[in-house]
Amino acid sequence: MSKKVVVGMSGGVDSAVCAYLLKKEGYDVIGLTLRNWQSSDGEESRCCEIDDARCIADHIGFPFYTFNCISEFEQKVTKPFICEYINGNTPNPCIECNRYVKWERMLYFANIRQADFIATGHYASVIKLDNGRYTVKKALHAAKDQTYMLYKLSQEQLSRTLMPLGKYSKDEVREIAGNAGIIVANKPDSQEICFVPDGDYAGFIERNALDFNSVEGNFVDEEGKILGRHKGIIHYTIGQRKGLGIAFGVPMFVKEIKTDTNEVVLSEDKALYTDEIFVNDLNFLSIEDIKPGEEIPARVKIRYRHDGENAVLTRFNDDTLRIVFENPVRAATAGQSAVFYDDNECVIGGGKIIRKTW
RNA sequence: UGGGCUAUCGCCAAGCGGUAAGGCACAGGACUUUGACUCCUGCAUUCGCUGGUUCGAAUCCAGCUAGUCCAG
Repeated sequence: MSKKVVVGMSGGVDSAVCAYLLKKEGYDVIGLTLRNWQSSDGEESRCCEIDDARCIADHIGFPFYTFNCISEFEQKVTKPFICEYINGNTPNPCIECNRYVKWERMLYFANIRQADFIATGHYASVIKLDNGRYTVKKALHAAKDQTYMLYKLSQEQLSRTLMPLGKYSKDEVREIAGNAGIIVANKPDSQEICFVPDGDYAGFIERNALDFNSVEGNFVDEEGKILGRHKGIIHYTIGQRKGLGIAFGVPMFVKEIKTDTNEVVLSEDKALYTDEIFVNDLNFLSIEDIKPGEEIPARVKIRYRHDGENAVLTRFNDDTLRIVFENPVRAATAGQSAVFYDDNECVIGGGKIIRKTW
């Protein structure tokens, strides 16, 4: 009897081809779209375009279901997202969503349907290592690699996950979709935060955060001299240049966000570099842990779009790692994740950046 | 109130008689399953105002206005 797999369908081309490939391989495919978010005016998240997903399922020929996760999404993604910004940090909502909503709910559904696996259209590969652990390996075509967003997944989750697209390029995926007559073959890639379709995340926070009002404050330089007024801390992130509205003759960037004084520190680009960061909220994939005294070499990405920088990881305390980079990295940002890779481009683990110095 | 200096895009700033550089800011686009960064494009028919000289002025002259410094 063929293996049963629940495929997460976003309505986009990637998950459609994922389902198509698995079906062709002989899997017993069930399509599932999670309904994650709905605004007050009824608009839904672009992570869950149900009509497109259903059409694809009909076209390829497998049963299709939807699952309401609006409450989970709000608890695990939207609310923390808002809190992080209010605290002066810059979150990665997709990472939280993957572990606590997508994988959590898809496996829940898979168990109900007695499916063996779940599958997604991420550009990455799930690998089982000789040490018995599961990890994700960078996609063959690095340009689309999505392992950064997947480091938080648990061993249990990964052990039951299929990602057939790790070996394909985006062009190949579109070609497969086109040849298979899938209607969304030429649909644009998704982008920006799925629950903020207009890209105005600050506006989203102001509309959705209860008892919160943006408080204006001062832009200051590194010595504390007042340079101008800012619109409220949530509008800024480390390394940001645009939207400051102040002209100095040279480009200025956000260097630091001070929640205690409600100040935003501005500096020139060269002041943005650091060769040391600390991370917590850790999750390990290819290894079980980093013990005190151990020094783990790794390539570390400090944001989704980052080539990565060579570094050494050491245990700093019970829940914190210290990362020292070979070359300084630009604009390490609290709230963003640092993801560690080994020489085989497999994810060692990752954590959230909390600060640059101790 | 005398004397000097300065007035060019939102900010800074080239220009010195030949038909308005550049930087910053801003806007739009590209890139992007996070926020950023980056890249591309756009951005003064006009040079405080009014006259004058000249084939031709932001550039020279006069007056006015505003700011600024020194003297009181």
